[in-house]
Amino acid sequence: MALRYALLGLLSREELSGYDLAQRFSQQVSHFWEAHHTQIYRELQKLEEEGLVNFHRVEQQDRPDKKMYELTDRGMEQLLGWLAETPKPPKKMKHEVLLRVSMFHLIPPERAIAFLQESKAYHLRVLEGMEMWGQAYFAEHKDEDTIGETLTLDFGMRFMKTWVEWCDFAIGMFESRKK
Amino acid sequence: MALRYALLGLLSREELSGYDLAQRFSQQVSHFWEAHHTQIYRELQKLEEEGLVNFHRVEQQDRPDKKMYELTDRGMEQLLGWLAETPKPPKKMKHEVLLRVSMFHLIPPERAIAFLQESKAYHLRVLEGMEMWGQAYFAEHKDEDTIGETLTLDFGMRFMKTWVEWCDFAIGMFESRKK
DNA sequence: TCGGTCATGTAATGGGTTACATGATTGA
DNA sequence: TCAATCATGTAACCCATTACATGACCGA
Repeated sequence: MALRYALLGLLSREELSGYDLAQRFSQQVSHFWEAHHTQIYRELQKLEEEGLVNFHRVEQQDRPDKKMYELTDRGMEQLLGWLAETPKPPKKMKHEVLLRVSMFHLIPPERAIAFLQESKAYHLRVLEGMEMWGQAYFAEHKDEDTIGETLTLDFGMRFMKTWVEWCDFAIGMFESRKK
Repeated sequence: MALRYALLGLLSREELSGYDLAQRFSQQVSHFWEAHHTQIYRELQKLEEEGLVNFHRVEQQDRPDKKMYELTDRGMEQLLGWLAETPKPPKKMKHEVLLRVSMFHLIPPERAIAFLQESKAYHLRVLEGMEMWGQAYFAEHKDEDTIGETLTLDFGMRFMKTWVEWCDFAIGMFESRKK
């Protein structure tokens, strides 16, 4: 059910095509949600059937035509209704890296260390990407209310830093074991 | 595919029933994975059909009978094979609280602050629960290799602390806006 | 000519949740 | 008497991923 509200939320700011929405999901929304384009197109169809969004076809030359979606009054109502609900306790994480870590007693420490170093490097790269995205985004949206983006990006960056610190801690534990 | 390896991993230490496995998922495994009992029972059936686990029925008085599952050699092989694979980049988070935060421009700041305070309190309670679980668990498993549990619990606790700190930061931002 | 961007989708499969079902024992 | 613990499962549904499909333009 959450994907539909993510879509309605993005549409509450501006008209967007399915393609645009998919772009958003691979950029600012990516810090806390993800969705494939296939899922987005299907959900948009449902939202349209339920009267929560409308679309109009825009013809373009040199490019495929597109469908621009906009929120209806009923869509806005539903979105605000959802926002007013008391949320259920958050889902537990499903983190495959941690799942592997939980089985580190089965592999030699050198392999565990190599694995953790790779994971650390990966998360550092993601952190860097977030910083760059943030600089570009906030420069471009200087005059708008970007509190949501500020806060979610900030959390994403804190998460990455926490991960990197934890990797160092874990590597340290395995290093001291090797001796 | 990951659930099956979580099950094989737990069975690599000891024989367990489906019920036992479900218990594990609501305790130590819960910091990084979750699974309903319905899913566990179904997956165990599949694993048995594929010859990765065996079970034998244990009759009990005063309690329902149970099926104890143990890893086969092929099961261990598959588990080690999976551990040796290079993992794909981790999935993005899906965090409903952050999804709501991303739409905070649609609600009044007082509501946002109340929401964040509740979330903070919730995560503090979870953190406390983790600390207590850790103390009990490590006291009980003093003589075993608990590096996996140590590291995954440590990450879980770091995550909770990061969340709490971020809540304070976010509340601060809204407080300064109210003026 | 190859990969990337723009733009839309269907179909099959896989994974996860919820509802339903049973039934004995134990402690509040 | 009511809820919790122990113990197992089926069925329906919902949500998400992967594979497949099309097709034009643009820059390296």
